[in-house]
Amino acid sequence: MKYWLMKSEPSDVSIDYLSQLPKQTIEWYGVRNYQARNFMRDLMNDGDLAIFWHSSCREPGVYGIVKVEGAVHPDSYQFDPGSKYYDASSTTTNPRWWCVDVKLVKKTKYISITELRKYQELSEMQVLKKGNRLSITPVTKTEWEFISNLLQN
DNA sequence: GCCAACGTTGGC
DNA sequence: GCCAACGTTGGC
Repeated sequence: MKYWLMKSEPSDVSIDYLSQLPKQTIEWYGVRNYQARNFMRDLMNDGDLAIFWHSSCREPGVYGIVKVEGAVHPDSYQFDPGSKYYDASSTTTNPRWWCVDVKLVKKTKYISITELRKYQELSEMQVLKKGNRLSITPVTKTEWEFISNLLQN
């Protein structure tokens, strides 16, 4: 099993929105970056765990834990001409954008990006690095366990 | 709202 | 295949 961090803009999909969905499960639509797509398409597996992160907001940071549910599939929004994620050059026979579904495992206490930056143990964490823009990044087992401990305190 | 960082586009 | 221009991301 692998560990990930997945960013979401709370004005789009927030942790509270996710927790109010009937199955607390959502398609991780809208990723239009090849590296992030490849993580989902090629490396994610059913049962992988991810940190749910709010970005582009007043209080960026950790808000919960989610789990990958089922298999990777084409992002449905790429075929919807009314969506801002529509991609006219993608076809159903050869889709360009892929994604997974994630299910909420639990809402956690909030840990701010400012706090996370204080820990030497997390100094190599992708999301904390200068210039980081990737919306999906791998998290090491060590980082995962360190953050799990923070969440228990 | 600023702006550094970085990905993508497209002319050559 | 280089690289300048452009667009987007996202913390602050």
